[in-house]
Amino acid sequence: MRYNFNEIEGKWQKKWEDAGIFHAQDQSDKKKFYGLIEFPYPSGAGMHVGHIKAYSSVEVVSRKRRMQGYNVLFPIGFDAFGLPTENYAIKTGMHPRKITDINIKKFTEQLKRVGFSFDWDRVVDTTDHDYYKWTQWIFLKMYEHGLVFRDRTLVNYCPSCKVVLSNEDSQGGKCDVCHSDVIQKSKDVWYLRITAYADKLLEGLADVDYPANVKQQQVNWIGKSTGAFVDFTLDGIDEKLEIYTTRPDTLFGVTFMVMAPEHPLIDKYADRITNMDAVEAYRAECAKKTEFERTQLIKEKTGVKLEGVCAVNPVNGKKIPIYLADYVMMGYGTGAIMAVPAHDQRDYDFAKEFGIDIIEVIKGGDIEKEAYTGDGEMVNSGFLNGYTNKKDSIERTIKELEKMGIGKAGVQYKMKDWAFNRQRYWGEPIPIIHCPSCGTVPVPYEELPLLLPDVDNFEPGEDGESPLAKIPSFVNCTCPKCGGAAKRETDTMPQWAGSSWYFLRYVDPKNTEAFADKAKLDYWMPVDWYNGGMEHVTRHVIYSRFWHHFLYDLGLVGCPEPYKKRTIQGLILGEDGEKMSKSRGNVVDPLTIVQDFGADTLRTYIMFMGDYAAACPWNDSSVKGCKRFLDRVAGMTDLVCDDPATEKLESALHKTIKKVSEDIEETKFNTAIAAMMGFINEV
RNA sequence: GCGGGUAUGGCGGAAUUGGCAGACGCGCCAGAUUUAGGUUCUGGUGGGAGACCGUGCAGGUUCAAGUCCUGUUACCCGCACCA
Repeated sequence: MRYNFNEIEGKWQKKWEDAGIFHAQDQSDKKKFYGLIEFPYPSGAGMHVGHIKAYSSVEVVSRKRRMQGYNVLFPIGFDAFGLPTENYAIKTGMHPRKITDINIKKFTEQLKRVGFSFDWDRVVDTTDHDYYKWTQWIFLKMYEHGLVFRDRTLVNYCPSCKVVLSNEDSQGGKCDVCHSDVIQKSKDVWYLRITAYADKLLEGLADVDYPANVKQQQVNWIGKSTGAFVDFTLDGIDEKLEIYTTRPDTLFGVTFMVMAPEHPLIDKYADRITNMDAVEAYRAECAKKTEFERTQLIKEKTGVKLEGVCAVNPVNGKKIPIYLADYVMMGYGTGAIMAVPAHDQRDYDFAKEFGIDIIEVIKGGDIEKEAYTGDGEMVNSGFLNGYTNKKDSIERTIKELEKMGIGKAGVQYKMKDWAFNRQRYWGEPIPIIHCPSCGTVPVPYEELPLLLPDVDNFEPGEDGESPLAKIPSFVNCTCPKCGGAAKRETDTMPQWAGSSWYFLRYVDPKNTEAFADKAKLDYWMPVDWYNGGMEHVTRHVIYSRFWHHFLYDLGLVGCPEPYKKRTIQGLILGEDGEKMSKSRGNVVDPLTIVQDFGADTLRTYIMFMGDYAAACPWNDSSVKGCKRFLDRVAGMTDLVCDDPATEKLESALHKTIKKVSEDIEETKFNTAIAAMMGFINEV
């Protein structure tokens, strides 16, 4: 029997809405369940089949929990600030506010048509000033606690989007938004000190249920290493050259030093360096390279020797040359290294290229051929001679360095502080005032929200200034501290700001006194189940964990980790097995499937197509199989209701219930559906 | 280079702790219904005429291996001159 899905789905969706059965109760004796999906960016293109897959897992679990008697919070909202809307505004002249409203309306209709059981009373919109008031408020709290700072450094910059990017936004040397090559540019940047939370972010992973590869990827991204800082001296000058190393035990094998081309000590001693022309030429050459080009030249070592200055190895007094080379980065460690060619392959390659001595200090390899990084007996190493255990020799070295007052144990992270300002219009204004006499002054809390002003032209300035800089009424203000004339910060926050705490606002979305009521937070948090994409593991998930840990330290939330369990959905590929994209023409529109087969068929098929976490190609003709299954179920309602079940059937039924119940908890939706199909076949 | 993962019919994919490989679905074949096509229903469907052979490849452990061990190849994802 074919059922009229339009009629049935429409009827029940209306009943659900009228009865408000998906509204979470803030006061309840029931056990709570907080299910969360990554709220969508409301793009003009509308929903993608990927959205359906991403939401369906927690949708299924939420419906199961409701049937199990839980008080369920399964909210939805819109992460609506960001570049695509702004670029569309530039192209069309339409205001981003208007575009956003239209797109949110479209998404809302589509989400409802697919039948998700969201609590539509708690919708948040990150671009709503009642919402971003609290984004700004948390930012100011971070400022108050020393987690916001301004620095002029080399940063990732997208020449096409004309914005500064964070490290997370420029993975692989490509802009996250437009995929252009990222360049390095010296700019004044507001940073969030996320590295101050690196250890907490690492330790917190022990207490959460994330897939192993997700945890591993975060561990790698944070990239903690332990080692030592050591002061070398410049020969004949009262100046220290500090380095970071993970192998202080190889100190006696140091035969040269390398500084990053941007190292500040070079300018400081420019008058002593006799080949400054060559040095400047090399620095100019490096500055031209993009991140991409630098990684392509991975094997070729280039550099220039500093003439006129040299360093002294503090443990044996030997004079050693200093080189400038771009294989050392200013952004990691101290921007300078001690080079041990015998036991580090990069230093080895450089030494071979430049004809520098190679001194073996650990036996066991063949340094004629390559660097030896394994363990072995220490030789040529003064107080370390005879040591055979790496850990012991490192400990001993650090002890000696401390005794001499020239070094100490230290840690480093690959993760960098979060470059937080964007030279764009459609974002949260950064609530900071620049006062000529007081310096940077935070906007007082009571003046929040600092509203985003209207402008006519959303185009960023050629000089890399935000469109807000063109509005005198916004820029010019008085300093809250001294009352003198001052200027507002005109940059806005990055896309990731609003999404770093949205799950807290769902708990209490209309609160005007706080971002959320503490008692409600204590009831609902942490999120019990958060599903999303792999692409957010080293972006949104890291960022939001950081914000949440910070709020926990302030006593504003009751648990350090926001997400108890995280699951990942795999990509839905096009029918050709390639990633869906407009240019390939292999995109499937979910609303077309809803129209032709019904929302239930769409949802069933997406959950049935394969391993939930794996990438899987779409197949149009397979959709029919799920439609047949639902038709058959619809056709047998009389049978199931009226006939007394045989013993055999009853047994099959209970096996199916057990299988489905268990599979849902393990995101094995495909086998859960297969079990139900099998059961129907037996009836 | 580092880290993570994958490899099973024509296709998507199933197979707790090792225990009848290929559940379920698509596709395909045959039949029924239909004026016909489509829909729907029923049966069949890894390969081979067969004994048998079959989970990327080569070994190994075991009464028993898709599953465990050693080696190897291909592909995918993430990071990457991180000191």
